[in-house]
Amino acid sequence: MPSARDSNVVSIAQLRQSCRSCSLRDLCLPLGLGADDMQKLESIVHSRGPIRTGEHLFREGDAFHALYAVKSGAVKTYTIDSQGREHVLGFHIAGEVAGLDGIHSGRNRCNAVALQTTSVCAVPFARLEQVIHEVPGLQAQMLRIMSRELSASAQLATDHSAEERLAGFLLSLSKRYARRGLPPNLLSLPMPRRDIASHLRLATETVSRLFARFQEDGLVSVRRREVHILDSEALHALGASFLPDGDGQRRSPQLR
Amino acid sequence: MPSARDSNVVSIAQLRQSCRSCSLRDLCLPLGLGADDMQKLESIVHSRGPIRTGEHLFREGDAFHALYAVKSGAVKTYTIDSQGREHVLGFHIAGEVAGLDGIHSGRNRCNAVALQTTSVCAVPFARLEQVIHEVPGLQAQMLRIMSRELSASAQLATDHSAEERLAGFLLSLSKRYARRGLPPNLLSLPMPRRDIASHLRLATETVSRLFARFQEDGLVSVRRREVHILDSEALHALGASFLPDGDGQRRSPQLR
DNA sequence: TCCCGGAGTTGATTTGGATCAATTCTGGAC
DNA sequence: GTCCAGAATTGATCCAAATCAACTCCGGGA
Repeated sequence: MPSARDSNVVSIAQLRQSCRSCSLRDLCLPLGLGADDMQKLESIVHSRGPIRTGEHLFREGDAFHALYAVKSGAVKTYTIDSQGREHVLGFHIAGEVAGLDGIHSGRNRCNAVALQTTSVCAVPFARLEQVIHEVPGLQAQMLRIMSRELSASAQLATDHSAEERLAGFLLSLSKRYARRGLPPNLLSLPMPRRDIASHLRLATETVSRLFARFQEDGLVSVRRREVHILDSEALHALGASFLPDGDGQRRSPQLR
Repeated sequence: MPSARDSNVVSIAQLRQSCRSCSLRDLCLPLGLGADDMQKLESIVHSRGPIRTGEHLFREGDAFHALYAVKSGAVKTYTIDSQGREHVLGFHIAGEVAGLDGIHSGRNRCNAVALQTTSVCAVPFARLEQVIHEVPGLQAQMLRIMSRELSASAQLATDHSAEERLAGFLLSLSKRYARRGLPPNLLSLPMPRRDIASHLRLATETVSRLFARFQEDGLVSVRRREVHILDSEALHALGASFLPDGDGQRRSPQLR
């Protein structure tokens, strides 16, 4: 049976583009690598795009063979449970890597679909493992990336109110936008309400109502998928308990 | 201020025990290593125990410097949020590794405390990184372990009913007990109800009521922290949607 | 231009699980 | 053994968020 995976396999490697010239090199796998190490990495990476809205990068249960670094656009990962319900696991924007959870079982543990026109770097894992072995900086970066994902995911698994979750979500997105040089107060959400809701374990209506309330309270101004953060201070007050403490720096150098 | 960490630093390396003779070598970091590679690993690992109930392995915000592989006993990891509420992130039994989420920030992202008398292997991370570089099998195993944690954590972050969550939790524990050779139908829970509840984002009372209901329905027999699984089939029917599909094998080889 | 269908909002109602409130166990400490 | 404090259970009540139900708002296609 020709699975959805074919489109991946075939169109990979159409335009090979250098990691060196990639605007994301400071966010992505090559972070901190020297020129020669970077060359080893880029020799295995396949640039792939554009992927249109709704197209899948991979599907749950597929044999795992590559990681995907998002270069532009946005990707959503999700699972379908035994009752047929969709659960959104996360969103990946430029500079972020999807597919890490497939490593241990050799099969993808979730589906990944483009939320908008997207381009990615496909990194064949078997070859990545070889290169990692030759490039200690890359090994460290892989562990860091996985550890960061782990922190984020653990945080998401905690128990918080709807309000805390949405506030935290907006702040987390804001920070990630800022990391790649976008204005942190002007979020252009790539996903519909339904996906935000599923990700935060809320109903679509609840998300909608919270946006309305945040707007009333002057925290944000929302028009469709354009969100202006007006009072990030106040948003922090709501979302702080849900937001992991970004880079491990304490905000106030806590005594005792 | 003499931090709680001192006890770690001082008492590490009191009895150095070989990975080779460790009954957990097939579950733990050395999985699949040859004798010489294993020797490199065991040269950096420090056995440490016994750690008494309530003693901490590490604390949130501490400088991250080691991973901890549990040899016996059980460990709980948790965070305290800005409102002072505790959130249980997970439980680690023999053969499982705690502390992975501290890698990326260089600080521990959670607290780890012994739920019963426990012994662990402390693995200094800086040295582990060197050894990983020399031992490709260890590199692969590290990535697998982190990927597995990631899957588990993502699963936990999904939206399911209280019933599904508790059923899934029991089955997951059962499977982990089985992995280390314990009878999968006779669970001796190392943690109080309160911790199960926090981990599953439920109230203690809800967990208690669910145990009562599962018992009424003949799924389990519960006495305090002893849980007999009587009908794992039925438990699966409840918890399947919450339970990640263990090793990536599909139960029924799904057509199309 | 006018549909049309999905996305989003808003209101009414319901409910799963939390919270509040007593008890009842039970494993140590003495 | 007796006591006691924490753990667990059980019952009554409450509430945050889900669900149900219209309705509005677009954006894109003919």
